[in-house]
Amino acid sequence: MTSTALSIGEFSRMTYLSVKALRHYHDVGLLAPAQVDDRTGYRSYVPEQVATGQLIRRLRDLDMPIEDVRAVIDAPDSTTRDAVLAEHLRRMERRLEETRDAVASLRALVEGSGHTGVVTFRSIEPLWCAAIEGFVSLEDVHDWLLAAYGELARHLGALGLTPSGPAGALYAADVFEVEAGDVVAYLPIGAPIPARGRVSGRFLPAVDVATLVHHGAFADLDRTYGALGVEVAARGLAGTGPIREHYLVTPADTPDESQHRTEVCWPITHLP
Amino acid sequence: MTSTALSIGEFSRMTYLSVKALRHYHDVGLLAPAQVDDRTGYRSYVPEQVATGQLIRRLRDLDMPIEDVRAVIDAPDSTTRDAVLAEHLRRMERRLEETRDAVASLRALVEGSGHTGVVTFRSIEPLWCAAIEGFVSLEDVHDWLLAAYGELARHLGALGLTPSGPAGALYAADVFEVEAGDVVAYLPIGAPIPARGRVSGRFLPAVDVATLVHHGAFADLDRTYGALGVEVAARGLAGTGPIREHYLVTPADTPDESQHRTEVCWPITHLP
DNA sequence: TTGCTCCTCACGTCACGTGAGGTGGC
DNA sequence: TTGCTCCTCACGTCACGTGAGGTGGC
Repeated sequence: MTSTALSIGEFSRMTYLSVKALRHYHDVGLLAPAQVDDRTGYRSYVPEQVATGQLIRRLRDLDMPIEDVRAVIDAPDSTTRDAVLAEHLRRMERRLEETRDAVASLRALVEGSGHTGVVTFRSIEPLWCAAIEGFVSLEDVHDWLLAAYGELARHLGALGLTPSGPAGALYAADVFEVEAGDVVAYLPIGAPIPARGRVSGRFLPAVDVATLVHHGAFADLDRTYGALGVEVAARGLAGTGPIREHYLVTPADTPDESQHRTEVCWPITHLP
Repeated sequence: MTSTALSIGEFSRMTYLSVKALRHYHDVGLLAPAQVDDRTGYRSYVPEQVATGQLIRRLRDLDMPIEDVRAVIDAPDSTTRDAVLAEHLRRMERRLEETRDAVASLRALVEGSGHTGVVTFRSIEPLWCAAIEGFVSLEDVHDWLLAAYGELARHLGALGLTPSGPAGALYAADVFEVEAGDVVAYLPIGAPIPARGRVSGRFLPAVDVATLVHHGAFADLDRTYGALGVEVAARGLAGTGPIREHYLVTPADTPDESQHRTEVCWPITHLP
């Protein structure tokens, strides 16, 4: 006994997938009709495919990329499938949180709230540190730093060392200009240390910088960058090299974002 | 005194907008540099543009379309601007809710929960109704129906009439196949009524249908469509004409989705 | 001089949608 | 025969990203 043939139109109504979408899914091999007429090219589907179509619609409604949908559909067992689904749901939760942050950041901007401190010009002393370097996208940089500082702290712990100052990071201009670039996460220490894994000892030479302390969430850091950059440009001091950040008060210290402090250091050619 | 000129790279770092994005915003006239060098083509921005750039970034982070961003930027006063912003935030809230529904619907599908009733074949008696017809996208159909039933109820109220049965709607196949098409929302009444505004009296002729009552949220209606359509196709009864829904228990009756009941009526050529 | 920043095209991406122009079966 | 369903291209959409190939100023 063969299954009932369903035309593309019928199948569309049963799955709420548009006919255009169904043809596209056929093209990319996500959901091929059970049969295609040699002569007319008419597609036909079978009832067993309806549930798959309904699953695809739900996943696409949640903006899951087609390749990920394919992974769910082709999962060899329900454990694998559920893992892929759970991973996507986690990503959605994360994006939800980011959206909430973005709304808060927007509100703060249009309300004109936010702290504007005073720009200071100073030399940063040379220092030895334990560092991890990587090519990171602006989008991922927060997670990347969290992982990096964890690794650095464990490494120093194993060596019986304690950081001699706040955590810092260097950002190549490309991190902002093309939204991906070299980032160095570091914890300052007094002297060279042996490399291990991603962690290496690193010497940061002295630099002259303009600095401004950012008060509040990381999502609003651009405002401090703006104020600082404008001041530096207005004085004709714009230097080259990475931007440095010092993490003075972080989410690890307090969940109250208004208390967070990040010192932004913008390279300058010389002290004014 | 003229403002400090900022290179595209500097401006990028101060706004967290990529250089490519800034060139794109110039192309589409969303954020033109204060000056462009005739000879070299170099763009230069001024400090006064930094806050605008930061606003644009926040709005784009929230997936606001560029045309809407333009409306915010070009708003003549803060009241207008805040209205556009508030409207976008409302849309975001709605999408959040939809996402939650989609997740629930996905969970229900993979867990295989859901009610499967028994398909019934019957004739729907001809009836007179008060109706509103429109060309509606699948995405908007829920809101459209809510507004339509409100209008219909007010109209009947003004005439001193009471519906003689549950609310219903007709859906052209295109609503599913191209995600937009003719929809008719109606409230049955005993006799013709005069038209007024969008509301008109309408006669629905008798039709033979296969019906299945959907239990639960509208987001899961496709599952009932699937079960019903398969049954109809398997019996070779597929007819033409719009699909009809009868809203037996709705969110207006109870917030408990599991109690909602929607009768789906699939047109057939004849009773089996 | 080298390296750095900036420039303009042309084309790619993603997941379809839009339309033109045409066929097959009742 | 008409209308309906279905078909295949080719191109468009949206907001940029990806290169290629090249210029200008220190």
